[in-house]
Amino acid sequence: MGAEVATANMTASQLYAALKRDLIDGRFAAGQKLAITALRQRYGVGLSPLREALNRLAAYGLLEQENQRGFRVPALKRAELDDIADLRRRLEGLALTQALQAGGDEWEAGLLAAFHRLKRADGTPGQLEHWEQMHLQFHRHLLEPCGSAWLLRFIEQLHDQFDRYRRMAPANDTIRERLNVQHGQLVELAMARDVPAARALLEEHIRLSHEVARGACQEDRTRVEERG
Amino acid sequence: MGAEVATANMTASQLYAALKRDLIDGRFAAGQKLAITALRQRYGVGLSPLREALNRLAAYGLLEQENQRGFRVPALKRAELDDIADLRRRLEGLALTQALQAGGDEWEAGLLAAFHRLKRADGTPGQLEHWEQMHLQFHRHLLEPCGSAWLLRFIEQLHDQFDRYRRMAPANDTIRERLNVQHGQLVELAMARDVPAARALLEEHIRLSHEVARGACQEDRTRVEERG
DNA sequence: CCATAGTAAAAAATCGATTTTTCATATCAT
DNA sequence: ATGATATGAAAAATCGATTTTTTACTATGG
Repeated sequence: MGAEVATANMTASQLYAALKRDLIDGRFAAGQKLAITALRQRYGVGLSPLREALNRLAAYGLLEQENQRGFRVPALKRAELDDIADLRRRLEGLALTQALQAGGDEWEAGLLAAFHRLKRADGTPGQLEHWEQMHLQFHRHLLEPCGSAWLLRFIEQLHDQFDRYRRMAPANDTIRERLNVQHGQLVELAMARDVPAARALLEEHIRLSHEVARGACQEDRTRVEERG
Repeated sequence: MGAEVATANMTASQLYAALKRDLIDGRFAAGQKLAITALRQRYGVGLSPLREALNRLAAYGLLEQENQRGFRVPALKRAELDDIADLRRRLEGLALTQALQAGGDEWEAGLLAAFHRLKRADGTPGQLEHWEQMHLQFHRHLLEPCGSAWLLRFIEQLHDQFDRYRRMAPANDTIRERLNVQHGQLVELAMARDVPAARALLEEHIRLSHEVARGACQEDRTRVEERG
């Protein structure tokens, strides 16, 4: 497992953020049980703040809490990924429609800026984590003005779940290039306020990401290996 | 505040359930800061399990966690209720469509049973909490076979949020009677697999509940008092 | 008189130790 | 030999005490 033994003290929310990042990034094996004592050392924190962070993550859906048996990283299940991707498509479709109607000039400016940062971050090796950040921020900004805080909350939650699969999946440069192109097209259609086209493209974008993310599932990997 | 000082020990999940129930039931004033020491006594538990439950509830959205300033009951805001109700309508609409396509014989049987229990529970004074349970179970059962665990999860979360408003609102017997009638009509349309009609009715049902729940918001109450 | 810095009280967060529960291994009876 | 039960080790959950942070109050200077 990771070698990062943080000696410096962290605040509670920093601990939560670090754990969340490591979970989405797949730094703990799916299905694995978390050893609390080991985590305590890894993050250099006491028991109480650690357990509180784990409880929050369990409520968020990034951990499973078993009766008196500690915390477990959820398994990566093909059926659940399909559910997550399907719902993402529908919810982000809703949000985009509203965002295109509500977004103002300031939003357009921010969208261009976010897209620019995303493009710059792409293709730079060793900067993967930075690209992930820019990518998340781009998609977040796109839907931001939709007007529903709860819808955005659920979309974010699904996005985090989805990323757990996507980051685990083997890279696919062909699809990745297509996805990158779509980001630019999304910006154009958003600026043009072309609701049906933008929505169709966003749904296609998620479908394509879904295709990549499937590579993270046990079932699919086995199937691929059997073929090869 | 409540007089219930539980002497018997509770498990962690019982404590979570009790706190959640009390929050949805409005037993803590909206906007109020929770005094941890008082809660410790009220539920008869130690600090650690209590804080863990509060953290979970904050992640769920039934509490707000401020930096190093403890936990606060979220205020009841008109705009947020509108958001919650609007999203409920859309998400439950989606789920119902799928549920009507997927639900089998066993589901139909269960739906009739749930409706029967709901009817029996109605109008019995002093059994309000029991009616609330049956009501929740009825709506849950209606959407159950929709096939998306995440959609059901979000719907449940929104339902809990919505109920915090509805239970706080003054009773309205006229509307309540109409809502009760709609439950029966929903069962009929569901059994007939009439997707468009069932969906329209469910959305109307939520719209009507929304009207009731609005009575919980400060702004609306003031407006009513000014008129009277 | 108002603003600001200092101080004491209160509350929240964290820690280390203790208790309880689970898990794995070995023993015994059938 | 197999299955059930007991026992010890390990892990999780809980507790009480300590430390840190916030808040309310007071005094002091402008």
